[in-house]
Amino acid sequence: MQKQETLSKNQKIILDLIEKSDQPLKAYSILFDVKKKGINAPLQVYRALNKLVKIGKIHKIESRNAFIACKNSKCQIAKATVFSICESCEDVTEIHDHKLSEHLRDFKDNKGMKYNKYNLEFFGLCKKCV
Amino acid sequence: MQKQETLSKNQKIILDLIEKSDQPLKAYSILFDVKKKGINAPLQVYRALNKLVKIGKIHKIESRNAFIACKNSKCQIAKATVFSICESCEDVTEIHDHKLSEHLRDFKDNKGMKYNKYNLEFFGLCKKCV
DNA sequence: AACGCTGTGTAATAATATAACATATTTAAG
DNA sequence: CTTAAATATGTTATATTATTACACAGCGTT
Repeated sequence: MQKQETLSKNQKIILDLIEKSDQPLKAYSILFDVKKKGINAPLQVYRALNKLVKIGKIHKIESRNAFIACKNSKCQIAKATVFSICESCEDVTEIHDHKLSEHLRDFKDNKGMKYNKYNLEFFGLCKKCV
Repeated sequence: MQKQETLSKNQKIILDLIEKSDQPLKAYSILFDVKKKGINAPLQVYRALNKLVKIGKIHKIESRNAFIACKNSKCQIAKATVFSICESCEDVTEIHDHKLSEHLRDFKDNKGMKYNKYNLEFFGLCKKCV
């Protein structure tokens, strides 16, 4: 509840837009939409996106190169994300499953790696598309 | 042990290259390397990559836009992949963890989605980079 | 006032990926 | 054994995604 206030102008504009969409937005579609607000160049969009990802306000759907707002207030830092993706309609939903999170958080491999982050994407068909 | 034989010329060339590398390769670096073998255009590379992904011979590391050979002979279809990625040296390792796989395979969300595929990427620092 | 940090604006360009078209090769069916 | 369907090839052009490089502005600290 403190970082929210310190967002810059461009960051606010872009976060607003993403939060209004319940589906992931692509960087250049964001750029198109915010041109009327005076944001003219890809880099302005990417800079804001990178910051918003870093502070956990949005997540990147890696397999789709798209960005979605984080609805979970606890999710201050983008370190543990799980999504379901419908391969037909491309609907994306963020998943918060306690048991699954526990398992992923506690996962240890045999390489001695220290994990600070993970991203999991499930693919399939949603109810409408089955 | 049957699909191996039916790979086309370009597919074989590109699979060979990827299998010789223990780390993920990017499409345009592959293109550069196979130019001496008569593959001249990005599309020729992407077509082969897509096919190899589809039959499970290679996997795409989504967060890196790179492709790595699948070392697991059982992994005939690219439907369940787990990787660890070092954020410092970019070393990537495919993980096969029975308990984890079980959990992911059995995961059910409350949206009634039918999953046929997932991709999980863990990020952190490998032993060398800690 | 000088510094470090974060952000802005702009132009250029790099890196990743696909569309569209013409043709060839392989496979399976009649 | 030939026709049709499916898969693969080669090429050109272009779309999409993302970063480099440079100049400067605002703000809080020391």
